[in-house]
Amino acid sequence: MSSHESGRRATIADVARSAGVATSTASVVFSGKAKVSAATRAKVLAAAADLGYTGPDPRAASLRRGRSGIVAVVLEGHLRAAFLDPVTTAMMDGLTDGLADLSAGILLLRDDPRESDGSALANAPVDAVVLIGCSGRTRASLDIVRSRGLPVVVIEGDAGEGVPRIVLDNAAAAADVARHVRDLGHRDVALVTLPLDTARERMPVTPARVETATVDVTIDRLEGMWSIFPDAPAISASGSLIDEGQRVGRMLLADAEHRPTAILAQSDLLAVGVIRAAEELGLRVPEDLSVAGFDGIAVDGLGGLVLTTSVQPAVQKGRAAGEQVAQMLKGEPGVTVHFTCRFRAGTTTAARPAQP
Amino acid sequence: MSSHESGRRATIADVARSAGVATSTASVVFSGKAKVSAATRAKVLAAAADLGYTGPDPRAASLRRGRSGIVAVVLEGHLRAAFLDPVTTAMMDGLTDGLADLSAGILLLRDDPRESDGSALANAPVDAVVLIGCSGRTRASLDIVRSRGLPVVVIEGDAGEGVPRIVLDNAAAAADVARHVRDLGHRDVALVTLPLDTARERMPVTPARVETATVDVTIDRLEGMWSIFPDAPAISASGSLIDEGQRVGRMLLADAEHRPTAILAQSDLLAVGVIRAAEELGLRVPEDLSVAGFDGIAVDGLGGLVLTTSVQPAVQKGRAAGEQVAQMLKGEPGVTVHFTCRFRAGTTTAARPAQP
DNA sequence: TTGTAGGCGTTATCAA
DNA sequence: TTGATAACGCCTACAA
Repeated sequence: MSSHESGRRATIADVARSAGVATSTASVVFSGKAKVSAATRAKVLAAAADLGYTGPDPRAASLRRGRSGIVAVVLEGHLRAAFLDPVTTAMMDGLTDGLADLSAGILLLRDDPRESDGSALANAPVDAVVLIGCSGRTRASLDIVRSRGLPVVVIEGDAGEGVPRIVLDNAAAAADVARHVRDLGHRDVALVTLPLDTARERMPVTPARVETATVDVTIDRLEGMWSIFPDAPAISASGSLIDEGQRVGRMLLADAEHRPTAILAQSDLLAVGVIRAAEELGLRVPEDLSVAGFDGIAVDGLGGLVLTTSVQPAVQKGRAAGEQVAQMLKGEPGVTVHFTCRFRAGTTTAARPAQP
Repeated sequence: MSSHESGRRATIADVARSAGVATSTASVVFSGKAKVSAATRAKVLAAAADLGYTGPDPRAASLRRGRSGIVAVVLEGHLRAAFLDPVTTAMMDGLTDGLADLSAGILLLRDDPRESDGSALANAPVDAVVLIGCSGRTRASLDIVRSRGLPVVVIEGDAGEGVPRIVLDNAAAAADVARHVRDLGHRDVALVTLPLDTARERMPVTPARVETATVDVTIDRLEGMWSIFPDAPAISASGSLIDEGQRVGRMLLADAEHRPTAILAQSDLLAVGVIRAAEELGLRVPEDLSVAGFDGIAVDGLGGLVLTTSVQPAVQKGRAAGEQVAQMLKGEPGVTVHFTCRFRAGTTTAARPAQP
C-alpha cells in the first residue's frame, strides 16, 4: 500500500501536507493532546499509512519535550556480574515497577573506570539516573550526573548531601542474625563477608583492613556481626557467588581442630556455598555446623533446607527508587527512604553441638 | 564558580556568546571535529565552566545527528526471569562487547503483551534493536521495529525474511548429546525440555503437543533428542531453573519399577536439578543414573561433578549480534550468523548400569 | 582558524 | 476544532 517511496523517511510535515491539514493538527492526531474531528483524524491516518509514517520520531519529540523517557541505571562492574546477583535483579524488577507510571525505559550503564569523562553517562539522553552500588567509583558517576543537573537516586551507596538515597539497616539486621546464633549457644563463629572494595580480593579481614574498605554494605554488615562476636575471624569473598562461598567455607573449615560451630555469611549465595563446603567435609548442617546468610532471596537449589537469614526488601528498594525518580521528574523533591530487614529463622541453624 | 545562575540551563549558544566566539566554534571545542587554537579553546572552556555548561544536550545532539547511541534489547517476559538465565546474561555480556565500538548504551525492554501498540519499543529513541527469544510475541515486536525502519537482529528466534539472525545448531547438538548417551548403552532414557510456549506449563510432551509449541529452541533440541531416542518420554519444565529440574526429575524418577537409566535435560540448570532429585532418592550420579544438560554454562555449585553437556557459545552469540548491529548502523547489510555447539563429556554420564 | 546560516522533526502556544 | 509560528539545542556545510 505504501506508495510514496522516496529516499527520505516521511515526517509529520509530509503527512500533514498530504492530508491537507496543518502539521500541528497532524501532530495532535498522534499525541492525542487535543480533540480532533473523526474526519480529520481519518484523513491524517490515511495519509500516514500511505506514506509509511509510523509515528513521531522519538529523537525530535524528546528534544521538543525535554524528556527522553529513559532512566539510566548505573551498575558497578561488569553487567554480567551485576545480573548474577539475585538482589540486583530483584531490585531491577522493582525499579521497572516504580517507573511504570512514567513508562520509562531502563538504560543499562556501567561506571567504567577506564573512560573517565567521555563516559556514556555524560552523553546519554536520559531524564534521570539511578546509581546502584557504592564504591568510590560511584562518586565519579554522581559528579557527572549532578553537573548535568539530572535527578538522581542512590541505592545503598555513599551519596553526597542532598541526594535522595534508598538505605537499608544493614548493621542492625546483621546483628540480629548474629544474636540469633549467639542465643543458640555458639561461641566459635566465623564470618564470610562480601568484597571490601573494587579489588574484590579474597582475604582475611582485620579491623585495620576495614578502614580502607569502600563498600558500605560490607562494612555495615560486618559492623553488625562484630558487635555480637567481636573476635570472630572473617574472610572476604571475591563476590557474592555460591562457588566463592564454597571456597571460603573450605578455608574456614579446613582446620578440624579449630573449627567454628557457626558461620555467618553476608549473602545467601555465600551461605549456600558454605553449606556445600560443609557437606563436602561430611559435616551436617545444622547438626555439626550452623550457617546463616543475608538477603532472603529465593535460593535456587538448596534441597530441603531453609536458610536462616535476614530478608531484605530488594524489590521494594528498587520500586522506591523508581518512585523517587518519578517524583523528582514531576518537580517535587526526592527523599531518602529507609528500609528494614526481617529476620527469618530457618533450618540451617541449630543449637551448638555438644563439645567432645 | 558558576556565577550566571539563570533559570534556564545554559546552551552552547550562551557559552559562545559569553566567550565571544561563534556557536560553531564552541561546538567544535566540545566535539573535537576540527582544530581550534589553544587560546580559543581555553576561552570557551572558561565560559562553559562559568555558566555551568557541561556539554551538548544529548537530546538535541541525537536529533541533529540522527543517532541516539542507544540500542534496545527486547527480552521476553519479566526482566527478572530473563536475568535468572545464565545464558541470557552471558549473551548480554557478549552484546556489550560487540557494541563496544559504537559505545552505545543498552536499553532494556520487554515485549509486553499488554501494551500492544503504545509499546515502549514504538517510542524509544533507539538506533537499532536486538530481539532475544523466540515466541509468537516476538513477532509483534519485530513488526513495530521494521515499520520504524530500524536495523534489527534476532537471536535464536523466528524472524521474517531478510532479518539477520543469530542461530545455533540446536537439533544437531542435542543429537550429539543423545548419541553419546546411547553409545554408553542406555536405552531407557527420559527427557526434560524447556518450556514449549509462553504458557510455560509443566507437562508431558507428546509429538502432537509439539505441533502447537512456539519456542524454537525447545522444539529443535527435542527434535535432536528424539532423533536418537524416538520413544523417550519427555516432560516440559516451566522454566530453566534448578528447582524446576528437581521437580521434573522427581516425576521422572518416581516409579522405581520403570526408572530411566539416563535423563537428558535441555539446559544445564535443569540437569543440575535432576541430579539433586536423584541424590534425594539415594541414586548415585553417574553410577545409577546418567544425566546430561545443555548450554555449557559455568554451573555454580555442582560439587565435584562435571556436567556432560553441549557447550553453546553464548557470549559469542551476543557479541555477534552486537557486531551485526554495528555493521548495519554503518550502512552495510547485516547477515545471519550460525554458531555450533561443542559436545563436552563430563562425569555425570557413564555406562548403563547392569540390570538386576 | 573562525563565522554564518539553515535545518534536524516535533510540539506548545496562541490566535482564528 | 484547526492553523500559523516559533522555539527545542545542536551540528555542519560553506564561506570568509
